[in-house]
Amino acid sequence: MQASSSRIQKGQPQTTPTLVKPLDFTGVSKVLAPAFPTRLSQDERSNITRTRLMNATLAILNESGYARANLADIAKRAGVTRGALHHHFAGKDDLVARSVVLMLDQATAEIEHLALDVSQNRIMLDGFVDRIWQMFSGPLFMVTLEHVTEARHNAWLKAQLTPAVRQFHASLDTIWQRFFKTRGVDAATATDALNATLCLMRGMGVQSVLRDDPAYFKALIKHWKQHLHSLLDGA
Amino acid sequence: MQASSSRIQKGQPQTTPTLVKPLDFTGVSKVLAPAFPTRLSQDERSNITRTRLMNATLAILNESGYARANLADIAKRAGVTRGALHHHFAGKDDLVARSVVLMLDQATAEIEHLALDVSQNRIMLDGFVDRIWQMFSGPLFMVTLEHVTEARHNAWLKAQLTPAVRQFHASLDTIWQRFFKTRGVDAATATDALNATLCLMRGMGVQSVLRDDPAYFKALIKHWKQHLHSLLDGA
DNA sequence: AAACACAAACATACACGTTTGTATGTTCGT
DNA sequence: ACGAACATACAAACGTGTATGTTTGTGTTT
Repeated sequence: MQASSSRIQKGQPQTTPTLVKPLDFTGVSKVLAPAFPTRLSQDERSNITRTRLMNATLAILNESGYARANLADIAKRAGVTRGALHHHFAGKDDLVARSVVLMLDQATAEIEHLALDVSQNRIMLDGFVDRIWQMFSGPLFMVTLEHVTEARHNAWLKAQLTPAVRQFHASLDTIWQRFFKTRGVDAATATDALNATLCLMRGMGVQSVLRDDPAYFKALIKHWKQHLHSLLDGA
Repeated sequence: MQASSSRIQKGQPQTTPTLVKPLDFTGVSKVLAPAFPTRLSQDERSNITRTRLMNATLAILNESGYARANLADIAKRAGVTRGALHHHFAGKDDLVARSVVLMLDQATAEIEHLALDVSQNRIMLDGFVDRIWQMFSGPLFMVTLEHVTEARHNAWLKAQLTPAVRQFHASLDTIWQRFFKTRGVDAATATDALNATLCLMRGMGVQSVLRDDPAYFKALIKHWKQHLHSLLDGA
């Protein structure tokens, strides 16, 4: 159940540790919490340390980007030493890959949780679009942006992340279909609409780096919603 | 007419040298051309060297990304030494900024050249969209992508590039309006459509890094054209 | 027009900071 | 007592900037 060897191999990713608490790398420094009074098992200690390191990695990835993110800062933010970091992760690539995969998996889980609200008509298409834009205008997107640009020149990282991204998209597609299927729109058209929506959001996310203008993006979203509704009605 | 001091200051960008030939950083190595038999003036030598360096910078920026692009490789690709590089450019940031600005300015010039074809009805909206996607799926976009991610953490670079990007967009907007104005669509709606188009293309460009699927993107473009035409007709 | 001085253009060499990986030592759970 | 978890220390590589040296064009003087 636990890694048998202490020597971490880059090519053989460890099993993802069970999460202690949901990711929140947007918050402030989050330095080392006071030592637990209770005794912790080795597995517990490992999981906590790994989670801390990955959260710190995501936070610094968001703040400083891939190139500027160095192991010393990550370890300090996580409240551990570089020795501990290197004990759990083979190196920078391994750490980043596992962290981003974790983030994407959590996002996928959140999307799938949203499916409940959709099936109970607690959230409509507009609200869903808003939620997607919320994701694509926040840290999650910025981290993936950092990763994508790095992946252009890092085949290993690219290979590690591709499945997680695909799964995230698949999860979105599943929910998306519900909005259109009930209106009699065929699945292919719905998928096209989703893909266009995601590309639009991505593009807006990229532009938001250079153009800090929430009203501008709000207007774009509004127009896009109209287009989506025309698709729903005109079919 | 020429920089008076040999000491290059980062904050005081030099005057852009007159171009010797249009940029083409997509080609192969392009190592040093044989020495000219004729004697060259100092200005000519400077302009040639600067252009070579900037082309090499763009090529390597595209191939290796900002972080991996080092001055040694750039100088080697340009066929000069790091000493020459540092004589003309203050440092990496200065070199990158001037190179990308040059690229964007050239793209702007090309767009404005397209305006002629538009005014003579030699190119229609569909063709224009194709041309934009061509730009956003090629090296030009990848270089800007590298720059944008870097700009998130590099205020100076961000400040240097913003005007050029704005000018590029303004140039696109000018042409774009012609397609819609003649159909009686108001300028605001047309601009919104352009912005959405550009965001979509940007998002597709980003996705193309992880998903190599030309047919997929072709289909997206096709659907988008339909939407644009519905805007033209339904107004 | 030839000789000169001067500055720009270009090349070479060094020195510094940064970051990563490894190797070794210590604590803690089992 | 044994190994995992964690900490400390070291070494090597890499890239940038700077300092210094050499060549080449240019404007000036005679």
